[in-house]
Amino acid sequence: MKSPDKHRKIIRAATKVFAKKGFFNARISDIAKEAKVADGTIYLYFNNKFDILLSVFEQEIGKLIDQVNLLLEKEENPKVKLEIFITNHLEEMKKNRYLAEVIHIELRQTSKLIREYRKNTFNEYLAIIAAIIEQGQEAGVFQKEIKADIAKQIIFGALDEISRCWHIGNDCPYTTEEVRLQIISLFQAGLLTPSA
Amino acid sequence: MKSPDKHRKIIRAATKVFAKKGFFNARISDIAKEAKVADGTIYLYFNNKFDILLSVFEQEIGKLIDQVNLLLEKEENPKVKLEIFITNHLEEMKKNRYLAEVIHIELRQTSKLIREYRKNTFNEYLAIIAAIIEQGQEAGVFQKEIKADIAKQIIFGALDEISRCWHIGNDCPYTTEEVRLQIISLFQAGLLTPSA
Amino acid sequence: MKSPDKHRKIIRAATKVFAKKGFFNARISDIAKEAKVADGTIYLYFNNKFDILLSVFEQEIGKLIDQVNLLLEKEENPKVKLEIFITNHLEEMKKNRYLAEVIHIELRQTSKLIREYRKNTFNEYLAIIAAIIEQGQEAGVFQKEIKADIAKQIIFGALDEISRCWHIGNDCPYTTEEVRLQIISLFQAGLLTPSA
Amino acid sequence: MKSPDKHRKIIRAATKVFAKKGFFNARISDIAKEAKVADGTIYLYFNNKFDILLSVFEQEIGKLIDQVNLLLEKEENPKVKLEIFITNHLEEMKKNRYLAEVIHIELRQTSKLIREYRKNTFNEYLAIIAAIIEQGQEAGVFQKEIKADIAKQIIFGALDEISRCWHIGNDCPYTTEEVRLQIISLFQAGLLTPSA
DNA sequence: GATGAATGAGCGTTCATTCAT
DNA sequence: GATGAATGAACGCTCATTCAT
Repeated sequence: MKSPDKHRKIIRAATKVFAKKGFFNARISDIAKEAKVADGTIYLYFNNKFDILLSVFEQEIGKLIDQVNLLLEKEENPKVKLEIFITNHLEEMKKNRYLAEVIHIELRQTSKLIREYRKNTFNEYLAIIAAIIEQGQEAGVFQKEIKADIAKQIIFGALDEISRCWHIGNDCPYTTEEVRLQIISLFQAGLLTPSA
Repeated sequence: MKSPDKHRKIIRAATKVFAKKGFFNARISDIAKEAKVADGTIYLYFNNKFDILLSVFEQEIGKLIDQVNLLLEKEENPKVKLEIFITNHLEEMKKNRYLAEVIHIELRQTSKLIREYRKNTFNEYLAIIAAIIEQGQEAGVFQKEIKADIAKQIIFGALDEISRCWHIGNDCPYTTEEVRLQIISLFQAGLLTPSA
Repeated sequence: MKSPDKHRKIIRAATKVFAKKGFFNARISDIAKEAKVADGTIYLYFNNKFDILLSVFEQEIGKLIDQVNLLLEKEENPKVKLEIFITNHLEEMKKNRYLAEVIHIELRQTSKLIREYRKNTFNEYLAIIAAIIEQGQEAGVFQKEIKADIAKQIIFGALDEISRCWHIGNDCPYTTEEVRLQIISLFQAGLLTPSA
Repeated sequence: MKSPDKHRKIIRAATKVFAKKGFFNARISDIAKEAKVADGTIYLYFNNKFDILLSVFEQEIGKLIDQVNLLLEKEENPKVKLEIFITNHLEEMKKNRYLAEVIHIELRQTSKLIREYRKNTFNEYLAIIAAIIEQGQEAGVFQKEIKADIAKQIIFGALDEISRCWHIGNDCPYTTEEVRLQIISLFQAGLLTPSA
């Protein structure tokens, strides 16, 4: 039977290679070499190159979901929960350069397949934000006019742009902490001064 | 003399083809056919495929910059200016599907060249947001703690995620107006209820 | 493991195709078809088209060197040795039409790469002539005023022009034997009549 | 009417470009630029790229023929005439690098057209050598056993190899004078010592 | 006659995928 | 199951040649 170990090895290798070169510039043989298997072996575990990309997402974003859910389940306060989500996402992106790049680059490769895929695992991740917001609205701490489904996109977009900026080069010399405070400040208190 | 008209025709064709297929899946001959010129003609106007991509950006984002600057120059109030920027960006993205997709997809093709390029015209566009925020801070309407350079990324990321969502499919059934209000509300007033 | 057999098949096919069409007019797919392999297979064995040309030389001229050395080692008399070299070269060129054409045509494709290459295997072949001459000079049978390094070029040039003439068409209706005698006569006894 | 001046300018430019890059690597636009005419203009004077090559030969070798005939007509002694031919060829090749390279490289581009062409002007040049030898045989200074048609090839081949060697690089540090003496010595007196 | 922009056929090379071992 | 040599379709780009001006 196909070894789950080898499956994992290939996923890990692919994550690294896709992050380094982007999906289109990555070669199956790059992944095979990184995973220390033969090119042909990859096709015992995946249908095609694109299928590897999907699996990388499934795997990596699944891990993100589990991780943040674990952190959130101990907390009740929606305001704090949102902070936890934001902080965790930023920290993970800062730490896991590969995942970050895969999200930035590959999430945008317009493709029917990706589009359909996004309705699955990735949207589950975004749904966490929406759930927090809805809970906050029910608790009366978040404004009721905010639509959770729009807000989740806005917040994810903001977080994602920051993490891309980090991985591009020298224009974003801000620390996680600094950015975290700015984002939380912007989204929770807004731009306007209290008197305005 | 090489006709500027043909240059424009190719740019327009490329914008369309890149938007439809993505940079890597777009074929030079697709662009040539769309522009109704011979394949070789494209190389009279551009050095290579990537150069076309850069030119599409330069051209299209340049237009965006000019347009929004025109709208902004009549206005003094920073709060309104930010609304204008946000509204204009959303409207343009909703209207100009090709530009939107090119930004979503191609801006993320990890590539030294794009990265370098982004420091030019594209960053000029983002700098408009930063300038508005700084002006607002000087005028005392925006919180002084906000760092304009971080905020510009956050705001752009939010806007861009929304426009991507629009072009992906059926998950984002919100109108421009609705989204505009949500974004302005989130960024200006924040999530928290006044009493919180 | 890449089969040495296939390597040889491609070399042989390339020799034939280069001879027939010349390097620049030869198509990779011509070689592939002649070798009965796929186009891509060629690139498992060679880096690029030019590399094939170099390998054809290395291979074919290496064989020439081995062959003539084998013939020469049984002989001591420098005068006879020179005759052996000349005779062997002429016979090989007459017999191996492909090698002859490859030498004629491709050796002259002005190119840095070929030029550098010629300092290796090909010059080894020419060095055999020089060695014979030097040995003859030491033995007192060849004139001491002759510079072996110049003479080797002169002799090779003469032989090569003859073999080219053979392969061009109908202007050179001479037999190997006839030409052999003329060349040996010219180089050994000279043009002048004894009384002159 | 087509200007003969422009025709000459293009020939001269082509000689230079072919010599520098070789026929196949030379671009029509290189020649056009060198000749300071438009690409299309070349096609008013020549049928195609290959036709330019033929014309370069016709022109350049024609000049060689005229020049050497001029030198020869003042001389009667066949031995001296052969020396004059050899010396003139070597000097011209040393001086006119472009012509030399065109002969080396382009004369060998196997091609029906070139082959046919060689029966014309180029063979006229070689025929001069044959004529000298025949005249020498009649005068009793050259050996009667030598076949002039073979000898002309041998002598040209030797001269041509020397000139190629000069233009290749650093392996041929011999002066025209040195080489001239060696060639004349080899062809006139032979290799063998008088006692041998 | 002169121009040079336009053409488009053509080729070297790549690489996802297959399959014999 | 694992391998990696073999495949061949596909594409970016070049450049000799044409032709409208």
